[in-house]
Amino acid sequence: MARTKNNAPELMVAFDAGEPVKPEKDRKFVESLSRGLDVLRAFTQGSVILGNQDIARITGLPKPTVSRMTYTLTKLGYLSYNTQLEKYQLSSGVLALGYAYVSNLKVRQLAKPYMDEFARQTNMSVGLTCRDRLHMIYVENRLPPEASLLRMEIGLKLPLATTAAGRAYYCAIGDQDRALLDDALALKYGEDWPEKRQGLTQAMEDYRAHGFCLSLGEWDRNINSAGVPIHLQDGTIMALTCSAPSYLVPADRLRDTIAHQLAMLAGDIESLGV
Amino acid sequence: MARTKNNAPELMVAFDAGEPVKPEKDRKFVESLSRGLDVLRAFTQGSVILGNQDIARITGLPKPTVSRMTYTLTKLGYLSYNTQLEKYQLSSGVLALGYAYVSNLKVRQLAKPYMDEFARQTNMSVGLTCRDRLHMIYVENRLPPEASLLRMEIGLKLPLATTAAGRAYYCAIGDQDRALLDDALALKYGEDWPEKRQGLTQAMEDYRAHGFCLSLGEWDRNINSAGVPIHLQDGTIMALTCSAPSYLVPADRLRDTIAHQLAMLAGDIESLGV
DNA sequence: AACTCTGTTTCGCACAACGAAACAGAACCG
DNA sequence: CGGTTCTGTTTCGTTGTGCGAAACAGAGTT
Repeated sequence: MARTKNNAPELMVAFDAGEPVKPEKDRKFVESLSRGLDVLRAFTQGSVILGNQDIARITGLPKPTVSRMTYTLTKLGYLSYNTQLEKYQLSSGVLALGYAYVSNLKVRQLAKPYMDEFARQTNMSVGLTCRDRLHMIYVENRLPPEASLLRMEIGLKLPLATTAAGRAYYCAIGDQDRALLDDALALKYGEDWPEKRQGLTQAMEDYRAHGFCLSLGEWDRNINSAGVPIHLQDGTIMALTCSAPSYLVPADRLRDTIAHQLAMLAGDIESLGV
Repeated sequence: MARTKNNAPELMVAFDAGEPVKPEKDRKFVESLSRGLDVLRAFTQGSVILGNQDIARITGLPKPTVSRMTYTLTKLGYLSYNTQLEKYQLSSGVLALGYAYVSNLKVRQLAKPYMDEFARQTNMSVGLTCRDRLHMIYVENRLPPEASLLRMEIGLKLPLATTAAGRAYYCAIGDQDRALLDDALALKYGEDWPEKRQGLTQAMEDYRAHGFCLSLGEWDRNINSAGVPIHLQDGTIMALTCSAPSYLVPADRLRDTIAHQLAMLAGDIESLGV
């Protein structure tokens, strides 16, 4: 086995701050692949059905390029064409890929029973999330027996700055990565950044002092949640969270007892060796 | 709005019979995008973690090309690099795409309560599937109250020829599409094709006579299931199925009463206007 | 009939992607 | 230790693919 200068890109810097990334001069980077995937990702930014024009506007790609990409993606089964509306939408090809990812996450399988037990004991829903660019994505979510209103499905995206999941992740990454993340978030939030940063700074303090982060009504006014990072053996950092409506789990109870239990749980899961 | 000769590829002919598709000469087809996606799909064929060499072998692409593709995909967050094993695996980027697809399927949302009710009444698990190349993929699955052993997750792939889902789909498509599908299946199964075709022929007869298809222990020895197609308004064809261990739901009860109810359910769902 | 909105197609060029071959390390091995 | 065999990376000259401005083509709209 060899690795002279390590082909794998040193750090994942592809934060999407709205506009697509423009790597300037990299012989190894395959531009048209990147563009094609940008076309697919255009469908995750809200709209479910897009014409070539829409895609061109969202991605910033020229029209003929979009035309070729949608043609190719349709032929491969990643997009489908709606002849009535004359627009495209995602097709089943992307689902196969997404499933291949989650179904092979060992941590997900192993953590599931622990998460169930925790959900049962605390009556909160327990989620496991990973980062994708500037979001946290659920890879698992277990509900308490009396199924709460919170039905977070696998794949759902949460913002990074205002949720317990995002904050736990933010606290756990290296200083260098965090600086990059700060830049990307600042770009995304513009003049709202100072406010968001305040929440993240608070999270860092919480995390250093107690080992967990909180989001008390800061993402959804009625939801309190706590989050802790989980370090996988391959270096991946995920976040374990528990959430409930604030009238069921008030802030002080979350802070004083439950969040600490969550941190213990994270430790247990890590020590399973995933 | 314009469509002179219809840019959208006439028919989705991208059946993967093992080896990647080789379109010969199509100015609109972006080869490198197709190749990059082939690299991603390599991870859905069993292995969860692959080196460049493995990918080259699976996809048939030359080594330097694979190197560039993995480099690009890693940089974009669709693959992650495991430094210990010096191999790649899928990353969270693909999950965001897959979720965008399922979460926007109206039929899924609308059918869910009906499927729950059917599961409760019949004590079978009820699935909604769509086709991806030579497989059917779950886009929704609802279990009966006393959660059976069958836990089919969204995204899971079923073979097309031996399952009730696949057969229902097979019966519902046009003759021309079916002929193409036959060719692809023949290529996939080789000398086993006559046997598989027998099952599909039987399904066609069942479907014409009764409006449903069956798979009685033909996919999993211990599982009986029935399937019916669902036609969406945009022309998409999906399949609705119900399944249970054969000792709980014997073949005759499935054939004589439940399958017919399933066909009725499919009609109800179609008439919701999805 | 002129205008606008779509999306497709053309076509010549540039340069991005290609891939054979060379290189580079690691592990193993007698 | 030199040789062998894995791995994956890099080089580099060539080619042909992907590019995109501009032209074209329909369908509504006024």
